[in-house]
Amino acid sequence: MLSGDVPPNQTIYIKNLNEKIKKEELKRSLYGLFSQYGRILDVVALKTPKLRGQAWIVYGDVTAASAAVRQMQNFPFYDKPMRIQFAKTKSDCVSKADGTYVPREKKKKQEEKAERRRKAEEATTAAANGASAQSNGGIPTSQTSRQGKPGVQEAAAAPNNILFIQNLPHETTSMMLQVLFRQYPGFKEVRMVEAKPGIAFVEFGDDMQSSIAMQALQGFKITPQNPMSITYAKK
DNA sequence: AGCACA
Repeated sequence: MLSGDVPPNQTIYIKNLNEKIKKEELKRSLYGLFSQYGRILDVVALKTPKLRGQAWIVYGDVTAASAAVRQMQNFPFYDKPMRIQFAKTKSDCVSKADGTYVPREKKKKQEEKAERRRKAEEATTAAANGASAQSNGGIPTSQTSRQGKPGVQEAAAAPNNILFIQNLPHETTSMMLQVLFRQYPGFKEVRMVEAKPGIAFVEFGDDMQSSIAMQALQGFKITPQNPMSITYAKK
């Protein structure tokens, strides 16, 4: 098997990420860049010593994940080539969706021990304080946004200096798009097709520059009903 | 190099 000997999975595992990038920015950028290959259910990135420089992107299906693994392999992201494989295990958010999720019990022994100790501590503290049970922060932070991609499932494209924009309101003019895209380095021009409202092509100097703009403007809403869908144009 | 979900 090519991608690191791991069988296909709807989640991809990325390593060799630039560790200087802050977690939130990293997740946003990954989301922007990778959502072109399909619906993303979740992006996971941790900055713990063991896990920094890595991320998981959970797709709605393996087809999207496979396209992402192939097309974005070694793509320079924050100046470092991404190494992409399929994830080794199923993501929690997938198990939760298909009902097979079991709260993680069987972890590595140390963690388990640490957790047990922590729980015990919690209990004693609570008892000492006579405090009522406090739920441990069930903060639903999963960025489960989706992106209405119109039309049929297209073959995902490889990086290209030209971007393909879809789902624009029909009133969109090239001037409007120019205002949005020219703030990113390498911007060359916007092209619209009179006969085909709702789409546009935006050209940059190179793949890197187009990717940065894509990542930044992915899902941008000109109207609330029109999150932009940005992909690389087909060669 | 490193495969998690706080």
